[in-house]
Amino acid sequence: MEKTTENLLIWYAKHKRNLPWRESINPYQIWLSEIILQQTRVDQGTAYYLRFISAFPTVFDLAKADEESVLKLWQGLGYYSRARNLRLAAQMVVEKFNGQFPTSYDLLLTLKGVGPYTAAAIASIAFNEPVPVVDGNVFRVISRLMASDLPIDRPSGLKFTREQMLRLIPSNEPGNFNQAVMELGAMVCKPVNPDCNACPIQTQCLAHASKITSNLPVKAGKQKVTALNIRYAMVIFKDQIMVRLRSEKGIWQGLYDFPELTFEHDEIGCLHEAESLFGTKMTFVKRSSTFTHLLSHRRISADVFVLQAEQLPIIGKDCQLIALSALTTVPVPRLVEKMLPLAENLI
DNA sequence: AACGCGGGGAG
DNA sequence: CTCCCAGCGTT
Repeated sequence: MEKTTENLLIWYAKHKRNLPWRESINPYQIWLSEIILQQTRVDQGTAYYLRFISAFPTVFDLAKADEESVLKLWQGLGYYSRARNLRLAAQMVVEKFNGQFPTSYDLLLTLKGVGPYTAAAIASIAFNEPVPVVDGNVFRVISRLMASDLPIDRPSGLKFTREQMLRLIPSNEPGNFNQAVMELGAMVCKPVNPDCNACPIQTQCLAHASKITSNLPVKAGKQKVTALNIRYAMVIFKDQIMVRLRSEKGIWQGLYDFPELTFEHDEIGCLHEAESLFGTKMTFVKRSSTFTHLLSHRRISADVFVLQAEQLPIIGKDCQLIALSALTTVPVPRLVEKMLPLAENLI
C-alpha cells in the first residue's frame, strides 16, 4: 500500500469528526446524508439529516410520504429538486429493488438525484466497492499532492484526479479512504490557509515541497466569449502565403496572422476596400471549402469568402488574392492559442 | 458543453 | 453589494 494511503487512513481514524451518518454503514442513511450534503456545509446539513431520519426512519417511510411533507422538511436547504428526487429515488428503491438499495456503483447511478459523486460515495462506504469519489475536496487534495496545474473544471483535470484516486484507493477499505481524503480537504487542506503542519501527507506533497500550495488547484473558469468580426487579406504567391506579425499591443501580441482589412461588413464594401488596397479590379468567385475546413477544424467558426483579382495585383504573376472574413465567437484566450499554429501551418 | 438550481460565506 | 461555491439534471 502507498505510504500516502496508509498515512491518510491512520490520520482519518484518529481525527475524523463524529457525525451522525458515520455511526453506521446503512446505505439508506449514507444516501440520505450524501444527498443533503451536496452543495451544503456539514454544520448546516446535520440538523436536516436528523429531522429526516426521525420523520422517515426507513426508505419505506420516505417512499410513501407525499411530496409536500418532504419539501416542508427540506425548507431552507435550497436546490429543492434534491428533495423531489429524494422521494422519487426512495420509491425506485422500494419498487424496483424490493426495498434494498442497489449495491453497485452502476446501479446506484440509475437512482434519481444520484450522480457520479454520490454513487461512488455510497458504493464505497456502504458496499466496499473500490470506486473513488471526486468532489471539491478531492480536487484540492490531489492537485496539491501531485502539484498538478491541470484545470479541475476541465475534462483533463477530472480525468487526472480520478486516475490518481484510483492509484491510491485501497481495495480493502475504499470507503474510509474516500472519506479520509474529503475530511483532509475539509479540515486541513483548506482552500485558504491550509494547515500544512498538521497534514499527514505533508512529506509526500509535491505542492508543499515546491511552496506552491496556495496556487493550487487551478481553475480555467468561465471563459468570456468575445465576438470578433475580422476580415483578412490572404495573399498567395505560388506555394507561399503572406502573413504578418501583429504588433505588441492589443490581442494576439506578437503572433502571426493574415494582413487585416478594416472595411465594412458587407461583401460590396469588402470588394471596394480590397480593390483600393491592392489597386486592381476584383470579383467574388466562390466560397472556399478548403479554408472553411481549415478554420472549423480548429473550432473557429468562420465565414470564408474568396476574392479573385481580375488582374493579378502587386506581387505579379502567379499571385492570388483572397479575402477571408472570420466572425469568431471563440473565447479570446483560446483563440490566441489557436492563431499561432494556424499561421505556422500556412507559412 | 452550457446552463439553472439556492442558501451562505468571502471579498 | 456581487461573486463564487459544487453535484446533478436538462437541453
